[in-house]
Order: sequence, then C-alpha cells, then structure tokens
Amino acid sequence: MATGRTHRPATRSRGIPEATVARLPLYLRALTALSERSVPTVSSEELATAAGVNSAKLRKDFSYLGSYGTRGVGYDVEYLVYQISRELGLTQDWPVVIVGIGNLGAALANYGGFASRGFRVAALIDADPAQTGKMVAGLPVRHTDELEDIVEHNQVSIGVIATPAGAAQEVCDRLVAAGVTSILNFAPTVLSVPDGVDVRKVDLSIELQILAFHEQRKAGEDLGEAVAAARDTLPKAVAEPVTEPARRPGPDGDVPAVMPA
Amino acid sequence: MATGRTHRPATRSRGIPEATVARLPLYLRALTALSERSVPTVSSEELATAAGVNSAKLRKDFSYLGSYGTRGVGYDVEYLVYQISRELGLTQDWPVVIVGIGNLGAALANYGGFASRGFRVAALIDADPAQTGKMVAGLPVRHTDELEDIVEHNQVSIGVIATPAGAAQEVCDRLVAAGVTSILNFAPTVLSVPDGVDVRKVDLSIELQILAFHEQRKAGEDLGEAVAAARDTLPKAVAEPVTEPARRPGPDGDVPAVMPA
DNA sequence: CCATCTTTGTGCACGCGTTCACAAAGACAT
DNA sequence: ATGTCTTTGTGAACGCGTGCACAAAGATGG
Ligand SMILES: NC(=O)c1ccc[n+]([C@@H]2O[C@H](COP(=O)([O-])OP(=O)(O)OC[C@H]3O[C@@H](n4cnc5c(N)ncnc54)[C@H](O)[C@@H]3O)[C@@H](O)[C@H]2O)c1
Ligand SMILES: NC(=O)c1ccc[n+]([C@@H]2O[C@H](COP(=O)([O-])OP(=O)(O)OC[C@H]3O[C@@H](n4cnc5c(N)ncnc54)[C@H](O)[C@@H]3O)[C@@H](O)[C@H]2O)c1
Repeated sequence: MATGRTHRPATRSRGIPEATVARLPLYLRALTALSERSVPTVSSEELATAAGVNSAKLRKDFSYLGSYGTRGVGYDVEYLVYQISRELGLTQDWPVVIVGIGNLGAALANYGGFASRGFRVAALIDADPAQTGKMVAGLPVRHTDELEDIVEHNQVSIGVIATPAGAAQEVCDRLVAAGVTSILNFAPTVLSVPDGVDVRKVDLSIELQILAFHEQRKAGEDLGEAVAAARDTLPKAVAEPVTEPARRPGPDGDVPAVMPA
Repeated sequence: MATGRTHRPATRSRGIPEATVARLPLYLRALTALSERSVPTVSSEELATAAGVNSAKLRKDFSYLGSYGTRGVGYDVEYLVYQISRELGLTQDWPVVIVGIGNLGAALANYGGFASRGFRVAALIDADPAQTGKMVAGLPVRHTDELEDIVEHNQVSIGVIATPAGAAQEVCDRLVAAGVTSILNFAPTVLSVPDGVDVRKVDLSIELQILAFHEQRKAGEDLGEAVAAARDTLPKAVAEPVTEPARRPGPDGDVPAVMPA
C-alpha cells in the first residue's frame, strides 16, 4: 500500500498489526450504520458479515484493542464505535490540504465523506494562476506559493496530492518540508520521502490492471486451459508466436502497438 | 483488497501470487518510462529502485513469469514490457462502463490514464434524467435503463461504480446480471457478489483513517508514551467515564467530540 | 579458451496474517 | 444456586510473502 519508507518494524511494542488497522475503518463504518439504527449490541458473527470479513478475524482484531465484548452477548455498539474511533485517532480533528485542483482534486474537495469522519479540508492548492481564487466546494483555491504558510499556519499533517505525475514529487517534497507527515497520493508515481513520513497511494490504473489479469484468467479457463498451459510451458525461446513483436529491440526501441505509453 | 468472494484458492496450479500480480503494473509503469527514454536493458537493482521495491522481491516476482533476464546484463526493457503486458492481459482491449457520473464519475471519465493502458470507456451511465444526454469527456451520458443493453452489446466485463453508497449494491447486481465479472467500487459499501466475480474497492475515507492512525502514533511518541500507555491499560470498567455513551445516536451518527480519557 | 566480473534465479529461514477449534466467561432461565 | 446455552478470546497450526545470501549463468576482456 504505502510506497516510500513505510517500514514499520517491531518498533511499536503494543503495536496493532497493520492488517488490523486497515480493517478498523471497515468495522467502524458497519458499526456506525448499526448505531444509526439504534442497535444496542452486535455479535462478532453479525458484524463480520456486515463488514465483509471472517468472524474469527474480527474477534482477533478486536482482541488487539482489548477485551471489549461480553461473552454470550456480543459487543456494545456505541462503546465499540468509541473505542475504534479513539484508536484510529478520529476523536480529534485532522486538517487536510488538497494539492492539484483539477478533475480529481475538485471531486475530492466536493466529497462529503471527508468531513463526516473528522477530516477537515483546510485548503485547496493549485499552481495554475487561472484557478487561483476560484471557489471549489465552498473554499477558495489558493496558489502554490502559499503552500508552506498554509501548512504551518493550519498545523496540517495530512496532505493529498492530485497533481499530474510530473509534479507530484516536487509537491511532496514541499509538503514534507513544511511539516506534513502523511501523504495520500493519487498521482501515478513512486514518491520518495524521508523516514517518519507515511505515504499511501491510490492508483486507479493499477486496480484496473489487476482486474484485467483475473479477467483474462477467467476467460482462459472457460475456453479450456490447454491453450494457455501449452503456451506457458513452452521453452523461453519458442514462447513467442510469430505474430509477436521482434524480440530483439529494433534500432528504434519500438513498443508493441497494443501497449502505448 | 478485494471485497466480495475473491477467494482464489490453490485452484490455479501455476498461479502467480496475488502480491506479485499487484506489483506487475508498478514494474510496467517503470519499464514504460525506460522504454520512452530508449533504454535497452535494465538491472533488477535499477528497476527495483524505480518501482520502489526491493530488488530480490522483483527478481522473485519475475521468476514466476519465467526466466526473462540475462545474467550479468539484466532485463531487456522492450521484451519485459511485452511479457508483463501479456501476463496482465493488456494486449487486448477492455471495454469499461462507469456508472454514476457525479463528481467522481466525471473525473474518472476525464482521466487519461484509462485509455493509455488499453481500457476503453465504452459508456457512461447515470440514473438522473437531468444528466442523461449530457456530454462528459466526449461521451454522452446514458440512462440506467440502458445498462443491460450497453453491457451486453459492448461485451463489457469490467464495471466501475461511482454512485452513492445506497445505490451501489443494486447497480452491482444489475452489472453482474448483465455479464460483468469484474467491478471496481468507489462507493463506501461492502458489495456482495456471486463466486467468479472480482470486486476491488477504492475508499478514500479508509485511506485517510489509516493515515490518521499512524499520525496519532507519531504524535503520541513525541510527547512521551506515558499518557497513551496509562490510558490503554485502564481496566475496561473504568475506561468509560460517566460522561460517555448514554449516547443515543443523533441524526448524525458521528463520533463523540472529545472524550476525556 | 580461460579468467574475471556482473547479475540473475532461487533455496531457505523467518515473520506476519489467517483460520480453526475450543476452553472459559458470562447471560439467562428455572 | 445451578445448569444450560451462547459467544467471546486465544493458543496453535498453517500458508503466504519477504528478504538474505549464494551458486550458477553468462558477458566481457585478455
Ligand atoms: N481523474 C481521475 O480519475 C484520476 C484517476 C486516477 C489518477 N489520477 C491522477 O490524479 C492526478 C490528477 O488528475 P486530474 O484528472 O485531476 O488532472 P488535471 O489535469 O485535471 O488536474 C491537475 C491539477 O494539478 C494542478 N497542478 C499542476 N502542477 C501543479 C503543482 N506543481 N502544484 C500544484 N498544482 C499543480 C493543475 O493546475 C491542475 O489543476 C493525475 O496525476 C492523474 O494521473 C486521476
Ligand atoms: N468524490 C470523491 O472524491 C469520492 C471519494 C471517495 C468516494 N466517493 C464515493 O463515490 C461515490 C460518488 O461520489 P460523488 O462525489 O461522485 O457523488 P455524486 O452525488 O456527485 O454523484 C453520484 C452520481 O450517481 C448517480 N446515481 C445515483 N443513483 C444511481 C443509480 N442507481 N444508478 C446510476 N447512477 C446513479 C447520481 O445521479 C449522481 O450523478 C459515492 O459513493 C462517494 O461516497 C467519492
């Protein structure tokens, strides 16, 4: 998930496993829904179903937080909502800046799911002078020149990058230098950051490619494994059908037609 | 990652590990950049750095695809681009539909990264009659009534859901019934799908919450562990101040403002 | 043709995450 | 109070993913 140095060794003694942390928001969402329906308690089985996970996994996850359940009954919904919120740090307000107010950045700014969990959009930042001053989601777009001031003045520790890939590393460096220590990156680039800074990335293109992989697998299965299997086990030299691009890269490094930039 | 039944047991004999599949697009991106610079070959060390991973991991990943490197030299960039593309199923065209053309859906439709990897947006679909017919990213928005026709006629096997959470499961069901077998879900809901259908989800809110967790950790470390440790080890019964959840869930199922610990 | 040097491919060990399965804890009825 | 019944919390086994470390492969130079 995280790209840069997100190495989290056995530093944290009473550490909650990363996999568990990633599921806590899922549980929280399910619990919030139950809370809104005024459901007082819930069993691990029910909650697990609602969150789309295995009940044993859910119980083990909760066991890292402490013993918050009652045997024979289940978990108190309100109490658990509070405990998970506290563990995730949602009992406090997190100011966030979004850098790059284009198609995606504007959509993010308009997204209601931000504020609903204690994430407050402190500022929208863009380098394009034409954008500067425009109102997006009730906030004025501010110029990149102000980035450092904004971050420091609002005590921003979380930054969202929605600029083109080419600008991402530079924006990242400036955010980090200004004091941001957590970055959510939507640009398709590997960001390098110093130790102590967390980076998480969201990459639509990668998700689609993973889906395509499985999709191809399914299609292959349907029309018999034989073809795929035969091709796959062919020795390297022969594995290429004649229709394939010349294995030796021509004088001009040509990319296969189907795979443009 | 995937939500619904994405259980991929030891079915596939010569199966590529899921973790490896998830990294292939990363390698591909780095290789494409090298290709554009007409770099002929690359070592595992260089490529690993560019992709932001460990070189041993990269070599092991490639070993699942076959032996495509040359010892003492490295990997042929063009050849590797082709092999990974083929493995990921990118040598063919994947028609995609986007359902829910609001803030996010429109941004996705405008995203150039779609077409650049062989993913063709076949149609944009929305339930709002006011949206229908509007042009977004050069395509007309079509009404949900046409969903089944569109999917079947265009042989769409990948669907993107960007509707509000409440509509996501229904849209999902219709997509699946119409023949879609891979879904990328942006709505914050757990989708349930039949076996054989892959679901991947992208949830901004979850990403932010994970960042907040680590952010809280970092902050806690700085001002000494003592406070956090003391609070955490409080017996369960006492951990609950009297001021706490008598909490009838208000109209907003929100988090408590500030909990005295 | 041989020596040297570079880089791959992988055997192995280790740690994390998942799942099973069950003892113990507690609610609830009698 | 006692027994029954439900559900938690967790020990233990297992499988997957990661990273080390090195032998083998092949390029390159003499
Ligand atoms: N639109 C999507 O659905 C989508 C999906 C996945 C990934 N992405 C990625 O997200 C990023 C943004 O996509 P988009 O469609 O919104 O692009 P866009 O071109 O619409 O918006 C980019 C914005 O960033 C601003 N910008 C450029 N350089 C900047 C800098 N140095 N500092 C501050 N702002 C700067 C531009 O002025 C522009 O407003 C891209 O990297 C894209 O690959 C987009
Ligand atoms: N905007 C973001 O940055 C963002 C980020 C994360 C998640 N999300 C999620 O993505 C989804 C869309 O977000 P948004 O900001 O674009 O919302 P939006 O309200 O702007 O757009 C939703 C669109 O879906 C359409 N729609 C509603 N019901 C439909 C149905 N049954 N069939 C087809 N179309 C239907 C609506 O007409 C509307 O155009 C939401 O679930 C949101 O939680 C959005």
